[in-house]
Amino acid sequence: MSETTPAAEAAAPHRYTAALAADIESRWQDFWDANQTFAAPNPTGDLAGDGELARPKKFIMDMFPYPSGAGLHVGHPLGYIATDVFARFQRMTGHNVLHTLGFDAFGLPAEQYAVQTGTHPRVSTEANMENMRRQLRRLGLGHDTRRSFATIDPDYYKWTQWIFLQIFNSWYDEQADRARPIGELVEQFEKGERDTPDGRPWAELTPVERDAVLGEYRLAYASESPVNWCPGLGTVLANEEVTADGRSERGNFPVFKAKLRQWMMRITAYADRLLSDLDALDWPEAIKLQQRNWIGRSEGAKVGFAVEGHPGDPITVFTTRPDTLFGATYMVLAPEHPLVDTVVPAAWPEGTKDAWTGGAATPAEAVAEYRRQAQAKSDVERQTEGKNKTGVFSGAYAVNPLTGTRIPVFVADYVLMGYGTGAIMAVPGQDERDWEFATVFDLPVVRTVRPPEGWEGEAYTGQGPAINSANDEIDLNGLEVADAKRKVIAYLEQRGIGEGTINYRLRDWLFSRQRYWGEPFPIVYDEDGVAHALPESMLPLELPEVEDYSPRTFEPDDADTEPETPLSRNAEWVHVELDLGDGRGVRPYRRETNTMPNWAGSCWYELRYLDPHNDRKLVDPEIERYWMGPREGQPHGGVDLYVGGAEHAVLHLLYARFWSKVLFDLGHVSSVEPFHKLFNQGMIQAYVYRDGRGFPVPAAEVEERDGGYWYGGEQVKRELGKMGKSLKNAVTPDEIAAEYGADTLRLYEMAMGPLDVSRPWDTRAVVGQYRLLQRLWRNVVDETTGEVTVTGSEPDEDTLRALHKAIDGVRQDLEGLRFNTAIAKITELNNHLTKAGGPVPRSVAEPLVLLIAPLAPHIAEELWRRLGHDGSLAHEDLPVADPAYVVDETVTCVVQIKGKIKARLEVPPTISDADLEAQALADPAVVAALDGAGVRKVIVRAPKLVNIVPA
RNA sequence: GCGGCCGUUGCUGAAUGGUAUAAGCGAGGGUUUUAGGUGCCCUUGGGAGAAAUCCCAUGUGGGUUCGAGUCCCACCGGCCGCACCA
Repeated sequence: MSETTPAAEAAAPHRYTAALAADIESRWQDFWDANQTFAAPNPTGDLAGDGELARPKKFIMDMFPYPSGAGLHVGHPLGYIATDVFARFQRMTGHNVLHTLGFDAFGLPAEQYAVQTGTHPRVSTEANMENMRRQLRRLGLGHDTRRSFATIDPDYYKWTQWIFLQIFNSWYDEQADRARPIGELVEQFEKGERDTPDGRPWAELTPVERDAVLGEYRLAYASESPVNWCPGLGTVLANEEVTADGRSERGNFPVFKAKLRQWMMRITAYADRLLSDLDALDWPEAIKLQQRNWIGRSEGAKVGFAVEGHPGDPITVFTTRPDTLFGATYMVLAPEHPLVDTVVPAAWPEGTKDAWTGGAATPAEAVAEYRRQAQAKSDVERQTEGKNKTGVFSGAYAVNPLTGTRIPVFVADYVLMGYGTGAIMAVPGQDERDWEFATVFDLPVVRTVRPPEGWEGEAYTGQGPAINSANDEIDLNGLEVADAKRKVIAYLEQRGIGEGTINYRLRDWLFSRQRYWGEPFPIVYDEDGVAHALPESMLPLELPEVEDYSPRTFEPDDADTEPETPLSRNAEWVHVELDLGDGRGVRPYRRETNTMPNWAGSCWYELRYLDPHNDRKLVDPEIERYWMGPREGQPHGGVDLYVGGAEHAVLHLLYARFWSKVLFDLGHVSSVEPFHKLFNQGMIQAYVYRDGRGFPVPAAEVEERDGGYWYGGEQVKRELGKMGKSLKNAVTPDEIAAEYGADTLRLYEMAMGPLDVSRPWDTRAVVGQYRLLQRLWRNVVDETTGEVTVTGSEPDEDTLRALHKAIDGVRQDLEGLRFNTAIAKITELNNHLTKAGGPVPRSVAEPLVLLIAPLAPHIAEELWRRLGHDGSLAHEDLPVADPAYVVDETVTCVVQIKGKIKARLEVPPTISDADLEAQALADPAVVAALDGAGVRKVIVRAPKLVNIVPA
């Protein structure tokens, strides 16, 4: 497209062409490298600068990329270009800017590739990183390369393991509302300040017993609990990695509930702080909302229901509607609830309905059969069977504590063991699910909230006065829901039946995976099976070389299987003799063979950017305070700008926040939150063209004509989708850079629209930004001679105003990440200069070059150099607008009558309201339009608008 | 089902409650060129008119306001998140 023929070259040998752009770009990229232009000095340590750090800091980050083997398409660098533009802008407005990029390099794809090809994951991963570095370098990103690293570097994962041990060796002190070292808890047990579970003195507990007690407190703990087991992947998954329809997010395999011993992180201890600290963060509301929903705080009450014949074993339920307690007509236990075994009687009680028994001879058989069915169902099946309520009567009766009524206890899988207490009181009158269940099993309904007049629905979940809610001691009737809740909770607490409480949807984070390509746990087990932390001196614990990288996988549908880790097959590595330095001497140990999940490495990488070579400390406290510490407007501290996709709304962002808080509690960092300002960039979409069979055809070869799209003589259908190789519509940054240069690509991506909105890629439109750069070039350099054409003359008034308006607008737009409108304003200024013709005054050309520098840095550097400056403009000051020229000499004032424009006046911008009103009323067009009607009111917004309201 | 976001031109998109449609693409015309392409210049929401100018238009229908693309309500369409969470 942009190829120049010999003739054109002869006519304009110094035109800005793709070839010239390529030359300029590679020269400046080399210059920046050689001069370490983007090295950001630290206050101390090996990256400290020469002098004091006088400039304010900006820490700008992109979300950690995974080095994919497929290479980048033009959608990938969108965020990297945006942060680079912003970082360059900040650098030119007096900031010490830290911006770099590392790699989140552990992960499933490299491992799967290794399984297929036998290539070590490190080899393929490093090759991929090399390729990605090359692609990104071509874009001219101004990164501090000294600070780059990958999570697979042992130097890095040493500290990932170290943080794990910090978490393992701490507990959450509810009183102090913070994490504390586990040693302080042991001390409390030793001194008798805290009772052991069975009341025996600490000294009398065996090591195994002590380990079990501490396991209940540790923030990282191994537990035998229901987890998401995915046989198809051969690994267990975190709740966040399982989709709503019960399949693995990666690979889309069925996921089953299985009880397995796994490492967990007690993130639930931080639920409240993760929720409340969101308020002071500068994040998109949508993301805050997603986190709030995921944490799922709900206020309610715990209420104990006595079970007939089992005075010592009340069923405790959690309810958000304690006001409806009078309407609880039955109860439900989750199939996994431990009390199910306890309460089931030997025989069906008198009067048991046939429908309740599931056709079994005894309650025990009925419950066993129901549990078997529930367990064999994958979550998919539970979902697809939808809202059809199933369940079985347990044979037991409980007593409603307010009405004294006997109510049957059911077992049903619509109650989940993982939420609340795993047991509910069922109030069909006020809960749709309970209503459905009550209908299926023919259970009574008592309404305790009066539905509105004419209510024809079933369960009524809205507001209204309480009814049917009184006994000898308490009367809720007539109270609105909130008042009734308060009153009943007070009563329950006073009677010792229940208490007000807060519940969270958030569960503890499943932290182990049965994979090879991840961080090994720095944990060994002794002969009693007690877990011990490796001492810091033994870190990093490096991944051993293995023959076989894959975990054992199974038939995806075979729930009755158990994980087998790749590391467990490596006996020499697993079984070791070590002196842990705990005074017990050299002993045999067995290593933990799980590895950490992919999220571990990205939970703290922002800290490593600060002090990337530190091998003595996680991060130097002075350096951490300088870049991350709390300050005016950022009460929790954190990164100044964090840009990435919205898909990490809960997973990565929640985990990273959690680790930050633990590290803060333990005194390792001064920031409570990792990311102060979060910005989600939109996706670059692309058209997908499909033939008659629905298969994608190469998008680049589709022709548009007669209002349709054609590929090889066949009409094809167009739809908007993702960009990717499989859809045959990928466009790479390499090909666009080759065609037009990297500066054009950068400008185009930034000009396409607002950064946070998704929009389709249109290769045809790229040329618009190329033309902008060509005109810019031509405004400074003569295309024929290559001479710089700027003059020393003074610009005219119009040009000065155009310049200063552009400066003013561009500064504001860049500050607000509105790159598209910043480019539009630069384009307007440049078009103004082009249209004016003739040589451009130096006093206009130089600020223009500086203005575009953050967006198109290579051409700006080159023009700056040709304009006679030494070195790079990366640290020059961005021009500041002169307010005198930001306003026009005269402005057009519109005169409206009832909001309709009737006249326009040219007035000075400083005109007073009174003068403007007088002029407007005197205008002939206005007089004519008023046609003698009186004036009721005049609204004057000098100098732009007058609105007259006739009588 | 619940919650959130968004509907402006042929397309991507501008517009602190105050002149709707900036900038780019595409399209049409002109110019340079032997020619194509590139570059440069002009036009480009709809309707009426010779023109000045006027009328209509921001998914649909209401409302608030001197004035609404912008705020409120309902509906239609699209995107995203959650989903038996007691």
